[in-house]
Amino acid sequence: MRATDTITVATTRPETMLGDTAVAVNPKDERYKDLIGKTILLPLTDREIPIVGDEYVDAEFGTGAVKITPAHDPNDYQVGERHNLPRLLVMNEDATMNAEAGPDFDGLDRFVARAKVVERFEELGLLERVEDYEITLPVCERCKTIVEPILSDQWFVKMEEMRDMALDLMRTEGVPHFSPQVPHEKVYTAWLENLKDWTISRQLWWGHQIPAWYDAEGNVYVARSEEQAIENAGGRELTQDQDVLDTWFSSGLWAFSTFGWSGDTHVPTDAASASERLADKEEAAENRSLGDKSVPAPAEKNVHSPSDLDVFLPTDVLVTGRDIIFLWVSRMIMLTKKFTGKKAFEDVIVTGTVLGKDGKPMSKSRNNGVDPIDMFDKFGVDATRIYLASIATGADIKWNDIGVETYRNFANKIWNATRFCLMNSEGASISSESLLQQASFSSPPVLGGVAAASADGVVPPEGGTPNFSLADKWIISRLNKTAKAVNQAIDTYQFHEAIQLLYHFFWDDFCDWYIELVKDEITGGDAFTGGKATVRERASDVGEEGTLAYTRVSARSRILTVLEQALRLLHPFMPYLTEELWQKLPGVSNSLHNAAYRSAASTIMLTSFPAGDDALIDEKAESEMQSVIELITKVRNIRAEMNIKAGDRLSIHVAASSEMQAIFTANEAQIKKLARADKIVLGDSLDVPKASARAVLTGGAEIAVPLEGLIDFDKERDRLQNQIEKLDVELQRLNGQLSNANFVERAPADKVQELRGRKEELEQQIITLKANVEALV
RNA sequence: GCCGACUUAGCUCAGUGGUAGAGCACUCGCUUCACACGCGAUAGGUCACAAGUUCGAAUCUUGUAGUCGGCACCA
Repeated sequence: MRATDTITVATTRPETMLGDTAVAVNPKDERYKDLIGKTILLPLTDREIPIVGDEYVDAEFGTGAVKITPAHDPNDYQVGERHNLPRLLVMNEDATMNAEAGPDFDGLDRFVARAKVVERFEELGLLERVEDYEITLPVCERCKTIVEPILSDQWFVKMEEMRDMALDLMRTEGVPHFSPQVPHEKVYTAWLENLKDWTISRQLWWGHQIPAWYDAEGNVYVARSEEQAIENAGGRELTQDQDVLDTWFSSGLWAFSTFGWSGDTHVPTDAASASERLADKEEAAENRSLGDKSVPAPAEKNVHSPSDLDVFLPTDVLVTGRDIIFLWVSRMIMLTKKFTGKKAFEDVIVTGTVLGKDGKPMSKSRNNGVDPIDMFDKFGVDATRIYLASIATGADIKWNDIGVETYRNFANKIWNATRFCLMNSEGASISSESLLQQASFSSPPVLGGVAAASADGVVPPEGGTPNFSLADKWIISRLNKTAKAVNQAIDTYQFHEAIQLLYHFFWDDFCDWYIELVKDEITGGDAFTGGKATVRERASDVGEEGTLAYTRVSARSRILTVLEQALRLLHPFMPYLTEELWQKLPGVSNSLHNAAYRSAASTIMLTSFPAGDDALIDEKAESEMQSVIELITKVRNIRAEMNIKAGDRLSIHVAASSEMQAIFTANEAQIKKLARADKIVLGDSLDVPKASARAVLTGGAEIAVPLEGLIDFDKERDRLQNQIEKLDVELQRLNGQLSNANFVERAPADKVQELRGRKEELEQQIITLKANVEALV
C-alpha cells in the first residue's frame, strides 16, 4: 500500500473520530480485503490505527468502510472486543472533549468539536462531502439532552442459564400460559431467544445501592453487608458502588420474596396455619369448580413445616399489561425458577391498554389522562371496576365515559330491584339453594321463613309444596344456565363475556320479565288472586286466606333466593354494591358460607360462587316462556303502532294448538297484566271483527286484537306489509340456500333440517299475514 | 427495515364457519304504586377493499389501503 492511499468513511458524529482505534471493512469486500492487517494514519492525530476485517460491516452500505470508536458506540465496542482494539475515551461525562482528543480539542463541547473537526478536514482537503442524513437520536426523557454513548463500568446479570430455564418452561409445559395466547407467547419466546446480559446498574440517586465495594486499588468486594465486605477486604477502607439496582431487578424477586423467601425456603412458619391455608386453597379450588387445577402438595410433607412458599408458589395467575411482560413478568419467571426451582405462576392474563379519549395512550404531555378518582366520584367504584372488566381480554380500548355510565345505571338497577324485593319481603327469607331445587319437583319443600310465618296463619297447601309457575321454572333455568356460562367464561378468563351474560340475565330476564311476571303474586295484586287457581284448589281445606299468604311468602322467598344467587354471581365484578345489598337480605347468615368459613362473620365474600346445576335447566320451560313473551311483545307492538292509549284495555284473541292454549291459560293473569288486556279468548280458530289488528306467533299461533273505532286500516295494512317484507327477505335467502343442491347434499343434515323447518314457519306466517291484509280490504 | 394487531350501526365496543349484537345517541309512546340512571315499541350495518378456500365467510387464506403497537435501527 502506498503511503498516499486513503479510505473514506462516513460518520454522523465527526468528533468521535478522535477516539477511533480502527477502520473496519467486510472481509469479503473485494475493494478492501487486501488492506486488512495493514494500518492507516488517523487524521488530526498522530495515531496509526489498524484496518480490520469484520462481518459486522455491510459492504453495500455507505463506503463499505467503518470507523471504529469502541469507547463511544455499542456496535464499535463489540468490534473492538473481537479485534482487541484499545478503547479510547475522548469525552468527559458532561460531553466535553478530554485530553485524549488532543490539545486542539481538549475541553471543547462536543458540538463545537464536531464543527472544528469538519473544518479541519476541509482545510486538509480530506472532506469528501457533507450530506443530510436522518437518524434517531437517543434523547433524555426529562431534560431532552442528546445522549452520547460512553464507556463506563456497569454490573451485569448473566442471563444464559435463566433464559434457558424460562425457554424450557415454555417449550415443555407451555408455562406461562398467556391469555390471550396470541400474540404474547410468540413475542415472549422471541424476546427470550435474543436475550442479552442484563445491566442492573442504574445511575440514580435513589434506590437499592449495589452491594459492591472497592478499595483504593480498585479491587472489588461483593458482599451482603458493608461489614462483611470490609472483613473480606482484610479491614481495608472501602467505598460502595454509587449505582443502584435496576428497579426491575428488585421487583423480579417479588413472586417468591413475598412468600418469605430469604435464601432458605424452609422458613419456619406456624405449621397449623400454613396447613389450614393449604386446605382452604384446595377447598376453594374445588368449590369454584373452575376446572381441575390441583394444588401441588408441599414437598417432603411431614419433614418440615410447609411454608407459604411451599403452599402458594407457583400462584395460579398474574394479571398485567403488555409493557410489563419483558420488564417484570419474564424476570419474575427467571429469577423464581433460578432461586426456588419453581414456576412463578401458571397463567398470565395480559390486559389491553386503556387509551385516552383521543385514542392515544394516556400521557401527561398529551393531557389525555383519566383520573380514576374522578370516575369513582362520578359513577362509583363498582361501575368503574366492572366497566374495565367488561373490556374484551387483551383489546385496547378508548376510555369512554358512556361505558362507565352504562354500569352506573346497571348498579342503580340492581339497587332498585333489590329494593323492590325487600319492600315485599315480609315473612320471607333466603333459604339455601335447596329451595331452587324444588323446580325438579322431587324433594319436599324447604321454604325459608315458612316455619316462623306459620304462627301468623301462613299454611302450606295440602300436599306440601305449591307447583312452581312457568315463570319460576323459567327464571331458575335461566339462572342456572347463566351461572354455568359465567363459570366457563371466568375459567377461560373471558371476563367480558361473564359480565355480558350477567348484565342480560339481571336486567332483561330478572327485572324486565321475572319481577313483572310475579309482581302481583308478591305484592298481592290482581294477577295473584287470578292466576294461582291450582294452588288454591288443592289447598281448599286449609282455608283460602292462609294458603294465599303461604303462596305469597313462598313466592317472596323464591325471588329473594334468585336475587341472592344473582348477587353472588355479580360480586366479583361489583363487590361493594353486592355486599351492601346482600347484608340487607332477610335470612342471610354465615350458614350460607362456604363450608370452610362457617364460623366467620357473615359476608357474601365467603359464600360459594354459584356453579349452575344442569338438573335445574329446563328447556321446555324456557321455550314455553318464550311463547308467552312473544305473545305479550306482539300485543305491545300493536298497541304502540296503533297508538292505543296506555290506559286503554283491550281483548286478545288467540288461535293456537291445544298445547299453546294451555300455556296461555296458565299464564293468563300475567299476560293480561303485561299486555294491558282485560280479556283473552283462546280457541282453535279466530272469530273476530274485521276491525282487528293481527299478528302471527312462532309455532303457528295467530292473534288478533279487536280495535273497533281505534283501528287505522291504512296503518294496519302498512304494519302487516312491513312484517311480510321482513319475513320475505329471510324466506328468499332460505329458498336460495335450500334450492342449492350442493348445500342440501353437503351441509350437515340437521342444519338442512333446521332451515327447512324455519322455511315452513316463515311460509306459514306469510300466508297468514297476507290473508290478514286481504281481510282488511 | 422486521414482526404483530386492529378496521363491524352516528359514537364506544361484543361477536373465530350456518338468519349480524349491546350500551349510548336518534324516532314514537308512557307521572304502569322498584327504578326517568326508568318502562314499552321502532328505526339504523355490502362487517375497510379485492381475490381465494368452502354447500356456506364478519369469522379461514392471500393481497391492497388506513390506524396503532413492539423490536431493530446502523457506520
